[in-house]
Formats: sequence, C-alpha cells, structure tokens
Amino acid sequence: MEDELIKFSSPLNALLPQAVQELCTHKHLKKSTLLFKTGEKPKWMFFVLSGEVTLERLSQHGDPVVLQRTRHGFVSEASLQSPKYHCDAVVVADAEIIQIPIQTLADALSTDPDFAGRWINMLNHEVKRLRLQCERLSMKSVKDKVLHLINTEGQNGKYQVNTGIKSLAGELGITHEALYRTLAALEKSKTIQREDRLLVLTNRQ
Amino acid sequence: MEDELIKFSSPLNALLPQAVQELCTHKHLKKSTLLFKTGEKPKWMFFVLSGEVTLERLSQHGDPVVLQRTRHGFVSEASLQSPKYHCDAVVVADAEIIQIPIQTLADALSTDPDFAGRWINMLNHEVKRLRLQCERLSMKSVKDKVLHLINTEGQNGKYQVNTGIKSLAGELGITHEALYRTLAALEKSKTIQREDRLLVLTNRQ
DNA sequence: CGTACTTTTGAATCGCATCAAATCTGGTGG
DNA sequence: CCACCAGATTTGATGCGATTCAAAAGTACG
Repeated sequence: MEDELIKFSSPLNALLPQAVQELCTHKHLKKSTLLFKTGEKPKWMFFVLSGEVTLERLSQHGDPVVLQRTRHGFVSEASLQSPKYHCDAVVVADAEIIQIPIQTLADALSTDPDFAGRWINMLNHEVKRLRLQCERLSMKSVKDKVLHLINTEGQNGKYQVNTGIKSLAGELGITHEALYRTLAALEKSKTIQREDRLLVLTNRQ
Repeated sequence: MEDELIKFSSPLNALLPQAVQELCTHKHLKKSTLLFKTGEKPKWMFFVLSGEVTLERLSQHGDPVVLQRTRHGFVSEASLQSPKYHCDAVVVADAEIIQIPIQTLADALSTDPDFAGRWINMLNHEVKRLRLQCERLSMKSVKDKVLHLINTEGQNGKYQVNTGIKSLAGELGITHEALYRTLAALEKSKTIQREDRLLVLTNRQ
C-alpha cells in the first residue's frame, strides 16, 4: 500500500490549486478497504482514478444500499462542510485513489475564487449525473435501463463495463440474473453487441 | 400573474448578496406553466417558495420522466454554466417562485467568495438529496420506498404529501394504484397513519 | 348539475426476484 | 504444470408483486 505525492498527470491538475495538490497523496487500495465510516469526522476527500468505490448505507432491514458508485471522480463532496460522514465508503474493486486533506481544500475554496468557480462547475456536473441516474432507476424494464445507460453514460453508443456485470446490476437496481438475461436477449435481437467489456449499440434507423 | 421585486423575507436573503436580490422578481405561477424548455439558453434561475415544479425529460418511448421535484428550493442549478437547459421545468402545482437573472448570479459567484461558499454548501445538500432519491428508487418494494421516504424526507416520522398521491407515485417510480394499495395496507397493519395530507409513522418498539 | 380529476377496488397478466444448480474463469499453492 | 478454489457467468423453475386495464365512487370547481 504505497503512498506518494501526486507528480503525475490527473484530472485534478486542472481543478485543484498547486498548493492543495502538493498535499495530496496517491494510494493503491485493495478491494474491501474502507475509506471512511458513517459518523467519523471528515479528514480527507477522495478522488477515484481507477477501480471502484461505493458509498453505502444500511437500510432499515440491514441491507447495504449503494448511494453512489464511482469509477472516476470524487467521493463524498457532501462531507466538505459536514461534521461527520453520512455513509460508508468501500473500495469494491482494487483502486487508485487520490487523497485530499479536507481542511486544506476548504481553506483554498474560501480564498481562491477561481478554484471555487471550478468546484461549483464540478458539483453542477455531479447534480446532472445524479439526475440521470434517478431517471434510469425510474425505468420499469431492465431493457430500458440498459439502453438508457449506454445512451447517457456511454460514448458514441459504446459503454465500457469496468467492474463486471454483477456490479453493474447493483448500480441499475436489478439482480445480476436479470441483467445477464437481458443482455443476452438484446444481443440476440441485434440491439446491442458485446465486445469484451464493451456494450455497443447496434446502429439502426 | 404579478411580478414584483422581493422585499419580503425568504430563504434567499441569507444566501444571495444584496445586489443580486435587488434584481430578483417574485412570481405567482399557475399549474402547467413552463419555466423553461429543453434546448433554450438559460436566462433565469428559479427558486420555488411554494407549490411545486418538476424537471422532466421525455424518455425514448415518449413518456415524461421526472428528474427532480422541487417544492422548496432551486430548480436548474446545473444550468449555471450550461449553454442550454437539458430538461423542461413545469409548474405542477400553483407556485410562488423567485426568478434570478443567471448572468448576475454568475458574476456575483466569481467576485464574492463568501457567496460562493454558501452556494457550494447549497449544492452539497442537493447532491446528498439526490443520492437519497437514488437509494429510494433502488428499493424493490413499494412498502420500502414509502417508509424510506417518510424516514428521510419527512420530519419526526411525519411526511407531508403536498401535491397528491398520484404525483408522489411518479416521484417514487411506481404507479398510483400500487401506491394507493400500499398506503392502505400500511395503514391497515398500523405501520402508518394518515391524517389529511400527512403520512405519520406509527411508533413501535 | 355536469365535467374533470382523484381515489379506490378488482382481475388478469407479466417481468423480475428468488432459489437452485451447472459451467466457466482466473488465480493460488503444491 | 496441474489440482483446486472462489468468484463470475449462465440457465432453469417458481412465485410474488407490481403493472396494466377496467370501472366505480368520491371530490372540486365553474
């Protein structure tokens, strides 16, 4: 589990001020690692470069529910001014993560207007993304969810499945069996094609 | 449909700088009014004081899907830097709305660090709220969705149904029939009580 | 009083969850 | 290099819960 300052190129280079970047550390974390737990005082903010992190809460029945699934982006923006985390952050696939000291970040946001503007822009995109996820979860059929996923999260009708079908099924709010069956049916009807870890929309008029 | 400057107390008084507040207008809008349409260039940002506004998009099948339902709060934060709206905003219940010129708002955000900080805080809350909605939509049974709604959106186990059960059903991603039946069943099993437009969680050990 | 909408109940159907089990796959240690 | 194991993938059978379609009763409003 190596730690190092970030010296390499990352999406954060264009977002974070230099002073903040110098205090960030880069980590390789194994599956099942907990980034933080519900109730803890926020000390770090995390940015996922690769792998996958979920934010989870226990439902009334004790089942974990995925609040957010991040393969590339921030985890726990909401904890910025929060006195404690409101969910657990779990590494569900071996991940590369950048760790940002939250106090330094908060200070920079209040003193660097340009940075604050970029941060607001980032939050706006997150809001948009979450609205799309809500739209997807509202769909009644698995087929609609899959097509919506490819159309909104994919690029040029191609969606990259990074973390396995099982994991994707959870994100779509369905069982992995239902997803496997639907993917097979969509392929059979030539609506999509599967290439390795890619779901490709077949062109039709 | 009167227009007037805001001179009265509103939640925006503590958020917006005085200079921005002076350019805001207060509107009473009737049900079915469109605040904006997909593709239009954003000129205004809206804050709902009362009534209800939804953000909607048409699905591939032509059914409207509710992306956001606002009874009290901002609509279309994401349009701040966006060249055009990515959904429709519809008044679904007669509403009081504050209209904010988006350019003025953007200027203020880039020159007033305190204001930017408050704005970031507001966006963080929105992100939290959307994650909760995703959690709710992921639930498989109508019963779980209803109980989750009361627990997370309600206060002290009491949830106020402002805009009718049919509308609420859409928000939960279910049919109104299913919701009516589930509410009746929950009342029969003494899990909740209904008082006028209130859903009250029955206390149990 | 009539019209439009909401609320409610009924019956039939269907898609998905659930439970089960059989491959397949990659990785590990002997 | 092979045996083995854990997890992913796939297929099957069954049942439940929600959708769907239908219709009746209630309610608000002009």
